[in-house]
Amino acid sequence: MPAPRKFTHQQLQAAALELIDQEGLTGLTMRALATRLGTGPMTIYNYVDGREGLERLVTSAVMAQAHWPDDPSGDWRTRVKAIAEAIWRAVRAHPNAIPLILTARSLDEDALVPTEALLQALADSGRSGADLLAAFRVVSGFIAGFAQAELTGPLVAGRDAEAITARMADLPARRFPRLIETAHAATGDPQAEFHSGLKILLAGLDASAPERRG
Amino acid sequence: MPAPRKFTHQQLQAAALELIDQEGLTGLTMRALATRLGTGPMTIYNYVDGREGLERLVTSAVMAQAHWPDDPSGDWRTRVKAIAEAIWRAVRAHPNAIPLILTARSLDEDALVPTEALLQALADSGRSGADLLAAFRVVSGFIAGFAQAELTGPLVAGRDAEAITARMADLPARRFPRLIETAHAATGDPQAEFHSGLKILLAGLDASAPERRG
DNA sequence: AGTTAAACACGTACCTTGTACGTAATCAAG
DNA sequence: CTTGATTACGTACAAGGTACGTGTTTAACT
Repeated sequence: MPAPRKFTHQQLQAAALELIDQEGLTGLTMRALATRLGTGPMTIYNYVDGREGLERLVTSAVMAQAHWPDDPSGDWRTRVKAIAEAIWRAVRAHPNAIPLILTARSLDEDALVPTEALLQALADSGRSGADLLAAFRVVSGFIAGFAQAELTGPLVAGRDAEAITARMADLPARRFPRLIETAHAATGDPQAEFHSGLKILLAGLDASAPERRG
Repeated sequence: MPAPRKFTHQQLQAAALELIDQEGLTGLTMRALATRLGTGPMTIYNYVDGREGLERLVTSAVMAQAHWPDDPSGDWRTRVKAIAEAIWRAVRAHPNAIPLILTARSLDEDALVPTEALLQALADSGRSGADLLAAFRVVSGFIAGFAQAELTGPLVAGRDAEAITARMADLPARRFPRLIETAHAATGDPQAEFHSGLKILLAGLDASAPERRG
């Protein structure tokens, strides 16, 4: 009894991501997306539960692009690192979508695969229950927060870096010496910064792992 | 030659935060804010550079509420912990504003005070340059990401917790065992979770501190 | 083959929001 | 009192989300 669907979810996801990549988050509009798909605005509502649903769809699309060499028998540290890097890579491939990923909760199975893998790897460090949850929040919060801070924090590396660093130089040097000093260090590549951060994090996970204590 | 200003920035900030706290982020509207202040919509534009400027103002208001016992002579670990907790408390006092805080960059001096303090404390661990930046990003990213994940991540403690946990139980248990298992651990108080996370982080900062190596 | 019911496509129209523009009101200095 | 600059704010427009209604497609049934 159904009529054939004109589009697939993947088509919507691809079109939405293209819009976001090209025109920024404000470019993602029901109307714009519909136009890009060659249909009317209301058609989108047959595939998605309003604007919020669309945002969840985009989040899923990004998270689903996280791929890593899966080796369940390897060391948990190596695996946590691999998964974290994979998520970070996926997120960073669509910087304009980051606010969405931080904000829109997706319970899509695709989006939960990396989450489950991260939990599993952390569990292999001997954690469970509340300890496991804390460790998970540290890693996932770090990834999301790091990716976003790199774009809109006070210490920036990307585009606009000069403008912002210049405005930081206008701050009273007596009150903000470290900020002014560190602003110049933010010119390196984000990949290296992420690795340094992840290293600190893994050191902490290792030092406080139950596996280690017993 | 000027005409007297009808409002102060603090009045705007207070009114905006009340709106956000009471009606959520979508409740923050130029019109709603103006009405609350008893004036016309366009008056706001005399105090703020459009919608973006308003968001920056809110971000500053929240960050400026971070207070902690300042003891420059104390151990850097203790100080990092105190500052991180203070920021987290300030952020958590207005959960609806968190997406804004993550997204809107503020170069306001008020908003940069906690940042400078955190940088200073981390610098006292012997770090500088890129190392210092990495450490800073880890901590600040963790705070922001943690606060947000607690609200919109797949593992949730607050309101809607039952509904979401229930939907997680519908996931295929074979593919998402850890997720389902951990969903029940997310019922504890966020304060404790944050402490656990921060502990892991500090262990990592300590283990990889240059101060420690020489 | 014709009928039917359910699902889908999508045009129209309304409400809300951000904000450009224009005008009136307010004050300090001359 | 006039002047000049600044602020207050009403009006109006453009853009976006989406409720509603209508037409269309398809598979099953008669």
